[in-house]
Amino acid sequence: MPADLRDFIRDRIRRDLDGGSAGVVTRFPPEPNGYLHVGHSKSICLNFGVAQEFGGKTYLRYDDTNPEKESEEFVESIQRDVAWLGFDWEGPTFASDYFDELYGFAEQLIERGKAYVCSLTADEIRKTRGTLTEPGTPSPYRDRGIAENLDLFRRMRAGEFADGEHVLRARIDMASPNVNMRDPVLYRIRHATHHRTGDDWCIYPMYDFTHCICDALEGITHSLCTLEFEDHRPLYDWVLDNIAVNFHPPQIEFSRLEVEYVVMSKRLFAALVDGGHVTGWDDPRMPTLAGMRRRGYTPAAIRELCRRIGVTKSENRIEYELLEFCVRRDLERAPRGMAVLDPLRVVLTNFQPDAETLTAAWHPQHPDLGVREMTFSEVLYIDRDDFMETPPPKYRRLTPGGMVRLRYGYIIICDEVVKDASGAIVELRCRYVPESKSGSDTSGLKPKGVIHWVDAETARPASIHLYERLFTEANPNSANYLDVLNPDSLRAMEGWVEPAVVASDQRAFQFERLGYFVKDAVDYAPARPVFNRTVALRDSYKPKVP
RNA sequence: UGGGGCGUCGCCAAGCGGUAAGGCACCGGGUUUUGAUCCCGGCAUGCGCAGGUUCGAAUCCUGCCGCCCCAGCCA
Repeated sequence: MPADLRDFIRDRIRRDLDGGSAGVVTRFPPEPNGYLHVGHSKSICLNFGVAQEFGGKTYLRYDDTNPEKESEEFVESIQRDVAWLGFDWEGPTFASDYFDELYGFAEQLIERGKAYVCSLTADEIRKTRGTLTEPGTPSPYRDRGIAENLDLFRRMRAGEFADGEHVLRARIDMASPNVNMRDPVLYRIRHATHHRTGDDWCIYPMYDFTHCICDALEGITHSLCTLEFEDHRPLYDWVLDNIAVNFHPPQIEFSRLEVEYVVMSKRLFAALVDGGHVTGWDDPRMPTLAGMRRRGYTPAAIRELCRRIGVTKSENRIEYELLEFCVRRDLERAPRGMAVLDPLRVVLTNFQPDAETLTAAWHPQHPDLGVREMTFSEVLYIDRDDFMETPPPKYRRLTPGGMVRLRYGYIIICDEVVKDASGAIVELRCRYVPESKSGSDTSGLKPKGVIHWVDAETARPASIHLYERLFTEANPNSANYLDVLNPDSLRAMEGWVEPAVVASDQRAFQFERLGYFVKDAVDYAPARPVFNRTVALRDSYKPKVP
């Protein structure tokens, strides 16, 4: 029972319930015109969250009133993503399910003298709307008779007119200081095929007319939306006040979730994909839920993020570190494994002929996860940056003549550095201490460092993708995004992974000292392992830069 | 400069007239065969600014200042 959440919306709902309201019904209303992104998760967690907490229900409702931008592909991806986040919905329903009712209410508005068919062009409507400081001027069609309006509107529906010839407008106030109230368009003609209703309609209702009515029809008790719709609330209320509907939900606005180094615009997503800067909507660098899923971010981590950021009306931009904290926190319980990204050969000069099998727990704090076995033999790989010929102070890894523990294995001492003609290090010749075996160490040696390794004999080659933020700027936008693209957002390594990880049916692992990794959902195959680094480990090692 | 919102620690965010919660980040320290996890401790005489009311103000009043949103036949 996560009844510990408190914010102005939950407070309001609590008050409504105490005041005798029957229950809680919310809705998550995406337009199926793109993939869901982290920003949406705030709305999802809020809408589904409050319903769960107060014993209500939440509709997944598609706001599909603009056929030219919408498609079945997106309705499917949205359901996949909401389900992945861990929520069950009522429905799904579609605004297009209500096209008949919507049309009826539109005629009702006409009959009541509250709406009229306007035959101005889009351009003329714009020009007569006035400006932010000057009132608009009434359309010459504003006072058309009811019968004529009804006739025209029916003929609009019947397909007698071309796109743009007429629109249905609300008759409110051309001098309103709120430009949204200056006779907003309610219906426009669009001879387009709708992904669900096909060619049944050639007129489509606008958001402002549709949303409030769908909310009312579905009995939404709290219509939660983002801040930019605050100015639309008077129109939301006007529509419901002027039609014969007996339910009037309150619209309550909260601020969007923004994240540093992340763009949330579908337009920009498309530009990134089309420009070849990422591989697709589900590229692990994308802030889409599909991308984050492939990256290895977990639903619990995203829910945790939404819980921690709260719900207010202040605009905010969360630091990426908070998201990463949530991801690490959830992944901490992942089984451990070892992988080497950039191999450096280590030859054990005193190794006995037969390989030895070592046993290691899958998790140091969770013995219930069991153990796995790994071989230890004459030739090993360690990561290149775990060896330095001239180490900085406080370096706790391998150095010439130095000693280090191989995690779960033995202590080794580096006797010789082998270089090629160009002076590059190609191999380390080391000696291991037979009595230093992990768990039964009688050597008395106390090496300062512990490093990871794999057995060259049995390790599996693997592609390992390391990711960094897509942008080098905390606030990328449509104007500068190309200039601030991070050229190193993806580093593809050809490394080695211990075989038990590949054999395991688990997908997410912590490769010790490197971070959390996940088997790529698309490209991974046991014969050709591909891992994505979800997030690196927290690292408090700060070498003094020379 | 019309209308609608928002301003509490680097980033979020409690607080609703009684003398600044918490989280992330950061900085110290402890445990540790992951420089991880975990554990301890530190981190706003100050709440956009200026006045005022009050015994007492982040909370009330007045006036400023700053930021965001709105002029789609998009949502």
